[in-house]
Amino acid sequence: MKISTKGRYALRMLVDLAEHRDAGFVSLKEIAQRQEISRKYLEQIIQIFNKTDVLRVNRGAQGGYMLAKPAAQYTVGEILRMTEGSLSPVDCVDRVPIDCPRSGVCPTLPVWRGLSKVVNEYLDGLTLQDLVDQQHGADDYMI
Amino acid sequence: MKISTKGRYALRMLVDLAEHRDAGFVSLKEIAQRQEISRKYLEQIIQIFNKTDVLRVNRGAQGGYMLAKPAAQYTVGEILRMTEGSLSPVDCVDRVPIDCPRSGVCPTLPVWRGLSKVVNEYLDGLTLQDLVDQQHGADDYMI
DNA sequence: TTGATTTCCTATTAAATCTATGGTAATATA
DNA sequence: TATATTACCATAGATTTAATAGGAAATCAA
Repeated sequence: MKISTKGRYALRMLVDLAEHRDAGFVSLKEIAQRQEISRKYLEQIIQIFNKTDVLRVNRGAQGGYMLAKPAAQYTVGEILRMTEGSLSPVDCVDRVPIDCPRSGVCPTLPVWRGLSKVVNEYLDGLTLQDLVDQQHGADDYMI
Repeated sequence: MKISTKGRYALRMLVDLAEHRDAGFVSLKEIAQRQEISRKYLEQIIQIFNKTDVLRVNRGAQGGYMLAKPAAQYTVGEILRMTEGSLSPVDCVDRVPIDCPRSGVCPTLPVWRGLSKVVNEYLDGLTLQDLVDQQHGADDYMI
């Protein structure tokens, strides 16, 4: 029941980009230094967002990444779903219709459905901007 | 962000034991057949509960397991915490005081704290008895 | 006491996931 | 154009998880 390093690092990268949106394109070298994460690993992770409208990219010297949209338009939920594949606690709840032959008699299925709902709703209620704001002031606003 | 097979199978075993509490000791052979899970794998998983007050055990012929307490006294949360180790989405929120040198400036920490709270509270609100009841009637009571 | 049953213990294999590394292509600047 | 910088791509090694397997110890019943 852990969020993988892929998801955790991706989120930290995007928050970093949100915090430095004024600075134009930000290189992974800078992010890796600030976040103390291997640049090479970040390179792999950020590819997840490549053919999407999440980031703008520039290659070459002075290149880097920047958020394509304002930070308030990214929810933590959507970012983590992109990196983790899905946020549901078991695979079977993602398939509609459910193809498991036991689904009709499975007493645990409603648990996983309920948990999935609770998790997704919580994370969809938070945006990158929320995280940035909370970092720069505003105590205990999140929990 | 998945519950491991260990946790899923453990929960199904305990629900099975809850459903058959009248029948006295229930062997893993029976549970494995009903649940369509390898008996050998169940053997390993159920050991997690061995030196606890969760189960009563009898070895040998006609032996097996039974719940030590009424099903209403087990929450899904406590069962899954025993099998998964912890239900928090990242390790760092389990350590008090937090030993990560970045915790003071980590914008994602509040997310993980909040998510951990939401997950644990949801799962602690469900008991084995709830799952049994819901299975034998009472539609849509859980979600 | 014998045989069947069942839990208990340990080792091994297979698969998936996580992390690190080396090299290639593109771009800006001097 | 030359050089430094940076994103991009593919692969390899390490770790964790999932599942299988063999056999020892305990217990019941005939």
